[in-house]
Order: sequence, then structure tokens, then C-alpha cells
Amino acid sequence: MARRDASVETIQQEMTAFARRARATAARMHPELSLVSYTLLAHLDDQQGCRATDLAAHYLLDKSTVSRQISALEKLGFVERRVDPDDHRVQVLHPTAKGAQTLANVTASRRQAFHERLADWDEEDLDRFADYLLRYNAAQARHG
Amino acid sequence: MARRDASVETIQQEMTAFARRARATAARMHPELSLVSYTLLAHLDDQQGCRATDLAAHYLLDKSTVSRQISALEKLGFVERRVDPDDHRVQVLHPTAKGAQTLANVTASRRQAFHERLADWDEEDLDRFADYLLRYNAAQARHG
DNA sequence: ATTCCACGTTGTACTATACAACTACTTCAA
DNA sequence: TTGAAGTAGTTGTATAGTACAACGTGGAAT
Repeated sequence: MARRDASVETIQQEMTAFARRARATAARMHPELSLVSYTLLAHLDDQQGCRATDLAAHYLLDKSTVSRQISALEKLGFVERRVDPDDHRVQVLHPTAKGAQTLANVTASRRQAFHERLADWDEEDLDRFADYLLRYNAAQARHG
Repeated sequence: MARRDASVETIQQEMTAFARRARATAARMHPELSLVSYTLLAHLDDQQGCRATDLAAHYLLDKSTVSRQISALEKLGFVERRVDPDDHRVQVLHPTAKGAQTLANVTASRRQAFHERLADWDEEDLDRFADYLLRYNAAQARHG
């Protein structure tokens, strides 16, 4: 049991340390797109457009937070709103061409940073690490 | 190379997803001690006291940020300042008895949450996951 | 003794966030 | 078919965390 406790303790400490740094690191690397904006824009790109409400539900954010983030992305010309013809309350959000391009640049640069950090890992370790993270996040989603 | 790319992509996505949620989760679980306060207080406890400058260096925070965080912890009665007799510019920071007690409570509750999330993992996986996180964070510290 | 450096605080500004109150629109049921 | 209830989104307000710049005070070195 002692070994198990030690592993859990390390996992907790390291996940916490990572979380503390993540925002600042992202901001330093990509001043043009904060971690939150990046995530929202990536989701729009991925889903081929969706509603603000969907973003809020998916990322556990208040709808007012999403509303303001989307306004900011719109001011930057990265997102456009298309009113749903079937329901005039709804705005379907899409990345603009410019937004998609910026997203692609940031994604490429993030990807490169991760590749550099993980350059000396062998494939088996990478594969297992990815699985562990998926499993951990899924458990967190279930247990709060 | 495709498998390697896929793993890196997953690691990136999952680390990002985790980072986005961490603060809010911590705030929900422990309203009395934010993630940042918790971390700083834990460091003081761990180090048997240290300077504000040391905290700033260790956590890559501006000294003004640390100053305000420490002020808040002091107002809550969780931290006390002892002026260094050898250098009157320096305040050595220590958790108070109350601060240490609160820290112990939060730590216990965090530990339990992690244990629950990781309950169905076997020991070998936990051990490897802990190693991977250490290795990842060490690499991030080196490569920014 | 003067200049330079280190430690910490305070003023200011910005971002992310939540909650509550509101408007506009849709749906459903009497 | 109309009125009640619910949904989508915005805006007002407040808070936390953060950085940068300017500052005061105290130590160190030439």
C-alpha cells in the first residue's frame, strides 16, 4: 500500500504543478490566442460549428463567460455567427478563414513544442502516457 | 511516425483539458484555499519556511503576485512573517498552527479525491503514470 | 560614502470567471 | 390560440489571479 500511496501522491503533485504553469506557458507561447480561446476555437473547427450553449456545456463554463469569449474572438475576426433559420434564438458559431488559419498556426506550434518536449521518449512510453491521461481525465469527469 | 504523432496529439489535448478544469475543480472542492494558495502554503510547510522571493522563483510568479497572495494568507491567519535578524529586508514566511491544520485538511481531502479517481488502477500503472508525469514536467522545465 | 543591488509593497491594468437580471424567442398545454 | 414555462444569449457587477512599473528601504562593494 505504501508504494501505491507514493504513486498517487506524485501524480497529484505533478498534475497540480502542471496545471499551475499551463496558462502562463500558453500565454507566453501564443499571445494571439489564450488557452481558453484556443480551446473554444478548436472545438468550433472540430465540430464544424456549434452553439455557445454547447461550448458552455462541454467545457463546464458559464454561458456569460462563453458569450464574452466569443465576442472577443469575433472582434478579432476569428469567429462568425450565423443565426439559425429554424430558431432565431440560436447563433451557430463558425471559425472564419482567418480564424481557421490562426488556429492552424497555433496548433502547429503547440504540436511542435510537445514534440520537442517528448522527443526522447520511445513510442511505447508515449502510447502508454496518452492512455493514462485519457483514463485519468475520464475518471475525473465521472468523479468530479 | 503516425502512431507517435497520434500519441503526442492525445497527450497535448488531455493535458490541456486537465489544465482548463483544474482551478475550478480545486475551488469547488476547497473554497477555503485556492489552488495557488494551497501550493504556496504547502511549499512553506515543506521547506520549513522560506522567503517570498524563493516562492516567486520556484513557481515562476511575479514577486507582486506572491506578495499579495501572502498578504491574503496572513489575513486568514494561515501564515506569519518573521523578519530575518541578519537581513532586515527579508521576511521568512512560516505556516501558523492554524495554517498547517487547514493545509493538512485540504491535503487529506485532495489525496482522497485522487485515490478515488485512481481506485481501479493497478499498482504498476500508477507507478508508471507517476514516472511519466515527473519526466514530462522535468522536460517542460527544461524546454520552457 | 556613494553607488548599485536585493527584497518587498503598492498602483494600475487586464483576463478569466461566476452569478443574477434581463431580452428575445420557442414550445406546450389548457 | 394564447399564456406559462422554458431556452439562448447579453449585460451588469464582482472577484481572483496575474503582470509590469515605480517605489522605499536596507545591505554590499568599491
